[in-house]
Amino acid sequence: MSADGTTKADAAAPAGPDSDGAWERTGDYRPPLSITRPEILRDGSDSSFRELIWGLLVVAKRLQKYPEIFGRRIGVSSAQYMVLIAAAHIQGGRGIGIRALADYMHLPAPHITTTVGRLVEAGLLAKRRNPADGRGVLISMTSEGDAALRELAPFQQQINDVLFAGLSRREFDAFSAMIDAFQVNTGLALDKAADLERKRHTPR
Amino acid sequence: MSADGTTKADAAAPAGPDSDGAWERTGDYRPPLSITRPEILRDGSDSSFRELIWGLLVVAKRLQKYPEIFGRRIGVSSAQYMVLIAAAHIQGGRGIGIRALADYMHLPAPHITTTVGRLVEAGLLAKRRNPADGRGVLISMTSEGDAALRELAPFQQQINDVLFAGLSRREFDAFSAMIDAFQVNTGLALDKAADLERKRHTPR
DNA sequence: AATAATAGTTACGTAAGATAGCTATTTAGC
DNA sequence: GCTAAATAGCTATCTTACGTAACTATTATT
Repeated sequence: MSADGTTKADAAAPAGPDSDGAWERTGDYRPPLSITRPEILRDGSDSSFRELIWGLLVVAKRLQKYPEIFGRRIGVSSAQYMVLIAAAHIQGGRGIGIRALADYMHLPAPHITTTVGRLVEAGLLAKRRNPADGRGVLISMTSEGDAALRELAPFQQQINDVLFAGLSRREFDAFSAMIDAFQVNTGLALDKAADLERKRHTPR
Repeated sequence: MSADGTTKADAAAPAGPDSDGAWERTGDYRPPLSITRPEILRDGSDSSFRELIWGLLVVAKRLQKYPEIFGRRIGVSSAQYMVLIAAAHIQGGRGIGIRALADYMHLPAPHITTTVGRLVEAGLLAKRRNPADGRGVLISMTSEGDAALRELAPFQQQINDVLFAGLSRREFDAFSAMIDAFQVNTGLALDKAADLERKRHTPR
C-alpha cells in the first residue's frame, strides 16, 4: 500500500468546515443504536450505554495489567503468574490436575500444560504423576513458589489497598453483588451470540 | 524437559490422604494475604476480595470477546472492530488523526496505524492527508463502513439487550457510577504500582 | 479382549500489543 | 531566513496470549 495520502475519501458524513484543533463532536456521523432496552436509552440515544461499555473495557484492560505487574516482580509472565496463584488457591493438599486448572481458569488445557511447564522449570511449581491415575499429574506449590508469593505480598497489598481505597464494606458488598450478577449476564449474552451465529450458519 | 513425571515434589504443604475425585480444598496450602484493608477482610481472610477480583477477571475476559464476535460478523478482527467503532464515534465531521485515536483507545499509535491501514484496505475507513497539517491524516467512515455497522446493528442489539436484561434504570445508573469510580481507582493503583517499581529500580 | 473415553502433550498458527528507529512536516529560537 | 526541536506517522521486529489439531498413554466400558 502507498503512504502518499488521499485515498478515496467518500466519508458517509459530509466534511465540515476545516477548523483545526480539538476534535469535538459536532453532531456529524452517527452510528446506529447498539442497544434497544428502554431502561437504558435516554432520549433515544445509547450514549450512556456506550460510555459504560467503554469504561468497562478500560477497566478490563487495566485489570489484565496487574498479573503482568505482579508477575514481573517475581520474574514470571502474566499468564504464568495467573496459573501460579490459581494453583496456589485450588491445589488442596495433594495438588491439582491440568484439566481442573484449565476449567477453573477458563483456558484451554494446552496452555496450562506449557505454562505449568515453565513454572516447573523455574522451580515455583512441582509436578508429579498422580498415583491414583497414571494418566494425570498433580501440580502443587514448591517452597520456592511459596517464598515468591510471600516476597510479593507487601507490594501487592499496597496496590490492592489503593484499588479499593474509599470503599466501605457495604459498598464493597454492593459492588461484589453487581459483578456477580453481571458475570451471569455476560455468560448469557455470549450464549445468545453463539445461538445467533449458529442459526446464521445453518439456516436450514 | 522430560515428561516422565515425578519431578521434585517438595510441596510447601504436606500431601494429604490420597482420596481421589473432586478437588475440594481441605485447608492445606494458604497463600499470603493480597490486601489488608479492614473493610475488605473477613475474619482475617481475603477470600471475598479474591473472589471479586476473579469475577472481574472473568467478566473482563468475556467482555473482550464481544469485539471479536461483532467483528467476525462484518469480516474484521477484534482490534479492527474496536478501531472502527472508535473512529465512528469520535471522527466528528472531517475525520480524526491517528494520535487522537490512539489516546482515546489507550493504545500505542503504531497499532492504530496498521489497524487503520487494514480497515482502509477493506474499504471501511477512508484516510486522507490533513489539509491543515501535512504531517497528519484524517480517518473517517466510508459509506461501506457505515453499511457494515448498520448490517451489524440488529445482531448487536439482541446481544446487548441480553447483557443488560433485568436491570432497571436505577440499577443501570448505580452500576455506571460504580464502574466510573472503579475506573479511577484502577488508574490510581496502576500509578502506585509504577511508583513502587520506580523506587525499587532506582533506590538511590 | 476390543473399544471408547480421558489426561496430557506437542506442534503450529493467528493476532494483540509493545518498542525502536526512521521519514516528513511543522513550529520555535536566534 | 535558517537551524533546531517537536510532532505525526510509518515500518519492522519481538514477545506473548491463546486457540486448534493431532498425537500418546492410561483407564474405563462393554
